[in-house]
Amino acid sequence: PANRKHSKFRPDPDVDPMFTAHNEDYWKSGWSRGHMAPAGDNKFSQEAMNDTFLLSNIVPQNLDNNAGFWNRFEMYCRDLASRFEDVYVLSGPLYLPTQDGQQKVVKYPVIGGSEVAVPTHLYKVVVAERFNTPTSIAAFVVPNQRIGYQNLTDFQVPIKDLEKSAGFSIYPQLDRSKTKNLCELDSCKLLGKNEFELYFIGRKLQSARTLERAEKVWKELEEKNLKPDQYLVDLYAKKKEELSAKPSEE
DNA sequence: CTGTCCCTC
DNA sequence: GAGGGACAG
Repeated sequence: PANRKHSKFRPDPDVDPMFTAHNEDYWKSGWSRGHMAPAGDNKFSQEAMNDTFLLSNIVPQNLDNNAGFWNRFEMYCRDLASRFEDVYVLSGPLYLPTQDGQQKVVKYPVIGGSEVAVPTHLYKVVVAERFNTPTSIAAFVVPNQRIGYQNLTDFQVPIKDLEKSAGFSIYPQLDRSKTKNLCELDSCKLLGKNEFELYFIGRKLQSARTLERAEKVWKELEEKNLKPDQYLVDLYAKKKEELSAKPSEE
């Protein structure tokens, strides 16, 4: 499977140099580089994953949002793909107006020499299809800031509202009168705090190269008062054996 | 999983 | 510069 450690963020060579973003724009900007098409959706091919790191697929995103709520949102979409025949996900940035005295204004920061626009919100439209059931669809608009463990449905909006905000039609060929609300069919429930933290502690354990690192990751459990499941207990035991057997592998 | 930062080559 | 590991949510 593809590994994101082999991918690098880089300007998209197909974008005119006059318009492309650069990595330097993000450095010390206070904003992280957030994928629209997720790297994790492209593990089937290193080349495909590398393409998701092109800066044309990236927007300045709040780091906590990126690693937290948005991350869990993307995990939910991947999980949908295992339970439905076909899943389509459309993601992108929004620059929404805010009230400023008597009038509304659109205001957003720009970062770096390229003046990369920082979106106020991000959207996702999720379409899920399964044989013998109506196509289900839902749209979400999420502020580009730390969200925490709120419900995904808190951010659901009518498709029409999103179309108006975004300025284009979404799946215009789809007869919307024949579709269902995805969140009524499938709950739209994201991973909870415990399951989520256990998940990425598992990922860190797997990537640990030294016994010290593995032990340190394991201590995160106690510090956060998390109870490991059997999978994690077994993984830690296996990792400890593996890493103590050969302390310095060349 | 999502990232940043820093070190070595 | 490129690649890799440590680190954090």
